[in-house]
This record gives sequence, structure tokens and C-alpha cells, in this order.
Amino acid sequence: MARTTKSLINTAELGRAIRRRREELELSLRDVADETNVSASTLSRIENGTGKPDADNIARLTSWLDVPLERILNSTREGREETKAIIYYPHETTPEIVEAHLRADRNLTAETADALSELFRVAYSQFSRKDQPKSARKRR
Amino acid sequence: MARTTKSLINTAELGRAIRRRREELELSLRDVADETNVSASTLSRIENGTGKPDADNIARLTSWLDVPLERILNSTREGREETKAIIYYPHETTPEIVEAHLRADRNLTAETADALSELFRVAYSQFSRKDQPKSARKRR
DNA sequence: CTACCGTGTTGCACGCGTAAAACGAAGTCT
DNA sequence: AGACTTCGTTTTACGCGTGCAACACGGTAG
Repeated sequence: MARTTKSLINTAELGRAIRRRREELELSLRDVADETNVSASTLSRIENGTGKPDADNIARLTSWLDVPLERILNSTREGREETKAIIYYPHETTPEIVEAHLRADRNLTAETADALSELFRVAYSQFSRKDQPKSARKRR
Repeated sequence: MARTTKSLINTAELGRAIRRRREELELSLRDVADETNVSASTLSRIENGTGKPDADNIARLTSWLDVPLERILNSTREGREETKAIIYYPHETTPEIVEAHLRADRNLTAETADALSELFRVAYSQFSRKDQPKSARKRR
């Protein structure tokens, strides 16, 4: 079972988040490095998902992101139940999120990511148009 | 600047909490070790405040304690309650991420979310199959 | 007393994350 | 043309956290 020693830290997503945010703010690695006291080299590796950052660096970066640390854990709580993956996002800008994910997916080429993004965007807009006849109804 | 280099991790506090809890439950180090997948030796060192545990072990133990990770950190930023957007997921299973996103999207009906999920999944599998040849981390 | 547990601790080799520095690519300037 | 920056990445050397296994202590039998 859990003997697999699977990591509870979601380094991949943390890295993506950092990069996304950093590029959003148009900062260089060294800029962020200065702000966070995380070296640029380490930052680079984290953004690229290489290796696992240590606790201090994770803390510094989540702090910089203004993100609760819990969010980067696959908090299994009582172990058992497979990490039921929780998603946290500000708004529900789904197509954009999907696109960001695709772009960050290292298993895909840039072309594929773009193609999928476009495909999804079109499909989404069509569907959601049908779903939203009127006011934004609270679905739940 | 690296003026402080102070650790954000309050290891002492974590260690005390673990020990207190463990003794409360009258468990041995090895018991907890089995439950948390943290070796007994490391556990001992953590409880005694020797060294700084790595991120995974901190995560495992705070999870076991059912204690918010923030407690363990000397969070630099004052409590910004609101969360900035980030997505965290166990693995990089993109189609699953998309699906989770869709399900969480309050602008979509359940049917739509499912339909989009399926659509995306199919498209993704086809594309990624073609991409698979070799890891191409060329993104720019 | 000796043998056997179970406890917490620690010596040790290994692996790995780190920061600084070196690197190569791409501008930008004179 | 070159010299200088700035960028992200990679190399390098080093420190240290880790698990395993052995340890010392304390009980409890046999």
C-alpha cells in the first residue's frame, strides 16, 4: 500500500504555479530569487519540476504566491482514500486553465497543446452557451 | 536579501506536537512510523528537534497530526486569507485535471461537464499518443 | 543470571537538494 | 564587428536529512 512512499508534495504543480505567476508579473528568475531568498538555480529546477524542493523553499514560494501551504500537499488526511485531488483556482476561467495546463504538460509538444487548447475552447464556448441561458445560476 | 536566511520551519514546535500527541495515544515511535511512513529514526530526531525534516516528512506528520501546516511555519506574509489561484494535483494527469476543473465549474451543468470531459479525454489521448515518441521538453 | 522483547537513540553510507558559479543563447549598445 | 547585459539552465562542490541497522536501556519472563 502506501509503502510506495509516494510524495505528498505536489512539486509539479507548484512549479507550474510559480512560473505562471512569475511570467504574469514579467519577472526574471533572479528577480523572484531576490524576493524570496530562493536561489535562481533552485527556482529554475522547481519551475521545471526537477527534484523536490525542501520545506523552507516551499514555504518561501507559497508565501510569495500568497497560497496556503496546504494547497501544495496531497493531504490525504487519514491516509486511506486516494488523494482525491482538490483543485483550487480563483475564478472559474476554465478554458484558460485548461490551456495553462496543456502548455505546462511536458508530455505534449507546443503544437499539440495549442491544438487541444483551441479544440477545448471552442467546445467549451458552445456548451456553456447552452448552459447559460440566463443569469449565472448557481450550480452545485 | 539573504540577510536572514532564517528558516521558515518551526521544527521545535512540530517535534513537540508530535511527541505530545504520540504519548497521548500511547504509541511507540515505530507505530507512528508505520502509520506515517516516516522512519522511526527520523521521527526520533524530529521529536527531539534535531535537524530539519524535509518537506515530505513534514507533510506526512502534519497530516497525521491533523494540524494546519501553517502552524508549523513562521509565515512571513501576514494572513492573507483569500487564496490566490493555484491548482495542485497529485500527478500530471492532464485529462483528469481538466475533468476536475469542469466538475468544479459552476457555470456548467453536470451533463456539460461530463460531455466536455469525455471529449477532451478522447482528444487528449489521440494527440498525446502521437506526441509520445520521445520527451520533448521544448517549450518556449 | 540469561534470554527475549520493546523502547528510543545514534553511527553510518547514500542520495539529493542547495547556492554559487560557469555556461550558452539572445538582445542591445557603441 | 565586438563588448556588455540579461536571461534560463546546468555544472560543481558541499552540506545534511534519510533509512537501515546496530545500539543501550528497561522490563519480564523462564
